[in-house]
Amino acid sequence: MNFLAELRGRLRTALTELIPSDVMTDVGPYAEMLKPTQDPKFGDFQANCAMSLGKLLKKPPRDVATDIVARLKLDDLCDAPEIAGPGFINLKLRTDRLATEAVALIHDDRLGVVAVPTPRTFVVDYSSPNVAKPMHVGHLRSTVIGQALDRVLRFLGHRVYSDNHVGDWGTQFGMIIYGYKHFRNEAAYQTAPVAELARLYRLVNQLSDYHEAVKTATALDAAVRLAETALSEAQRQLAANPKDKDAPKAVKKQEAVVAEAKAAVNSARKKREAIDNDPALQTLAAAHPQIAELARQETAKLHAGDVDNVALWKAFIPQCLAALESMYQRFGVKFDLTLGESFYNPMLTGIVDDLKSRGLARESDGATCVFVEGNAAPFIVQKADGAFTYATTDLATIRYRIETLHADTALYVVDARQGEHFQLLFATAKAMGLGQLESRHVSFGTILGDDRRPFKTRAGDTVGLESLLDEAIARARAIVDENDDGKKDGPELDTATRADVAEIVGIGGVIYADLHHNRDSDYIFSWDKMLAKTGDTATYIQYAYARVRGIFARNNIDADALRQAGGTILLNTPAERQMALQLLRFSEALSDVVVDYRPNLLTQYLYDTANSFATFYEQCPILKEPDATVRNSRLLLCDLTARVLKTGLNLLGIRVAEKM
RNA sequence: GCAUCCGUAGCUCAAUGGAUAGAGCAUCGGUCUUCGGAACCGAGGGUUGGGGGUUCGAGUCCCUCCGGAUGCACCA
Repeated sequence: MNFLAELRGRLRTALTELIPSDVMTDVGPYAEMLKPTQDPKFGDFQANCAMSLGKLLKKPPRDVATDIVARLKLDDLCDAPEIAGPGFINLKLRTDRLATEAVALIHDDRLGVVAVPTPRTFVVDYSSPNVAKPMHVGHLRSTVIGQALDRVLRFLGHRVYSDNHVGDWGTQFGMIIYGYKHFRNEAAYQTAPVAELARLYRLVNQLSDYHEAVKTATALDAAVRLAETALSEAQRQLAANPKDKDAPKAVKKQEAVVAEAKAAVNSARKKREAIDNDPALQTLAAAHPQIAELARQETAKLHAGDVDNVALWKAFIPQCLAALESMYQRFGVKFDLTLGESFYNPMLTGIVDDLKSRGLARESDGATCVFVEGNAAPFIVQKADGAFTYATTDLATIRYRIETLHADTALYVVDARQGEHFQLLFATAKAMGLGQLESRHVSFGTILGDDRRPFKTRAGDTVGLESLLDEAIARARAIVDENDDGKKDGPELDTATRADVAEIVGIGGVIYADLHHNRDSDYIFSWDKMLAKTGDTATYIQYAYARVRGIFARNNIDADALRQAGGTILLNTPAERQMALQLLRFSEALSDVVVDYRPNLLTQYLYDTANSFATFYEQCPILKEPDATVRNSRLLLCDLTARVLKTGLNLLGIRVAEKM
């Protein structure tokens, strides 16, 4: 049972009785004001509606509270409600009811989580890397948050399509095709095709950047001089008018412009030097002066259906997808659909025609654009050269999700930086009659390094996801080894088990560290914090699980037999009561996650559960307990704790180990 | 210039318009000759960037200023 939902239902009934329907037709929002307390001294739940209702009904809030309490039928669930302060109604669940509900969990595979009565069809669109490039740390949050939401929605009984909207059709393919045609190392391609394709992509990119850097060198220098002139002018203004409030601001701003211009010059210089210092690259650069333009033409040819390029593309794609798949296996992620950009290609002309015929799109500077009210930037659906953009693809995707998948809600688990794009996308979709799909940008912040700049390797390169996980596992392994070697009765894990535990702890740590932050915030990446044995980490929770399982294993207690044998649960101490209550709130935690798509509410719940367990475990003897009924009750609580922790962690994509 | 997000303990972060703003780390101090130690309990630490406003009640909503991040026409 979800106590919160049940209590709100009861409150709703009472409010409907109390308030005449001509005063208020929907008491729902007031019933929602029943919430868990933040402090146990106020009980388990509190209803906060009497204060605002007092205003509305022109009665003292405490009188309203009294009226509500008189109509609330809660005898079977709660002790007598208490009215406190200005009109808070404090509720405390009956301990005997907690005990019977806890017993009900023992035989419930779903641990008290009732499937939603009206399932919706969700598309969860996440991860979405470019298939031509290896995944990097920039794909971590989308993958991790997306899969957690995916699993939680499913567990709650919704229909879910997880969809990996991969980039398999964009300009990067022109670059790869160009690279393949001119620079391919056939032997390397045969043995490790994806690595070779990635090399070709980087090479073509590097050569294009080189020519661009050479071409723009004078312009970049000029921009610096211009910015410096503007800066000295701003400084002169400041000196002349020290009282001008805006003058210091202008100086600061110009300083930023100068810094930015210099950074651009530096970055261009680095790109030139990389080639200039390498004779082999120099030769290549000289031989391919038009490389950027020619690569673009390869993309255009691919899109136009050129036989050779399409054949190459068809050869590349399965290889690229297989490489991604091995990454997803490490995370335990499975997609129902992998409908990339190329899938929607045949629908794009229709989208643009539709927009034109509805009078929504028009020409501007040669491009076909939708101008959305209140937004200065256009939503470009077709470029001047005739190519479509990701805006067009995204519109086609929405139409497909409505017409073919019959989706009710689409979640886009994508970087916050694309907020404007989604605003324009959703507004345009609505304008063209695709508003029935509830679309939601589930945005998230950036992962930062110690320096508060986006997380990079020491050399300044982006961090590959593969190596990130490898390092997490290696660090976890060192901890596992140290711990196991230090055990009082000698090591207990063999090499294979240690490797297994290291992987579970390492990857779990990475996932948990990401999910336990509010997704809106940027966060600073820290190996030490993520794998710490104490504190709010996956390891701590995984260890709580292993402790429970250890009791059963070491004493040859069979959990299944224990459940089958039944028995009662006794909640005679505060720690036991708190433990049972916490376990019974699992359902509430999962519902909370889905309200605003925030997995951190589940990490918080699991950490609290592990903490409640630590207290219970400390205060309540289990095997030493002489009374067989109490002992059995405590074992049942232990078993339930293990199941909730395991199920909860699994919903976040984190595995558990029986021994650590 | 316009837009979005952020500013909370020394540090890293939570907080669904509710009562005395919470965790973890770090610091300091306790408990335990363990059924089970990668243990547990406690303390100190805050004008929630500043100032206005709405509200019975604001870290949360609105306005404004300060400070930071990000994005803004043919890459996705």
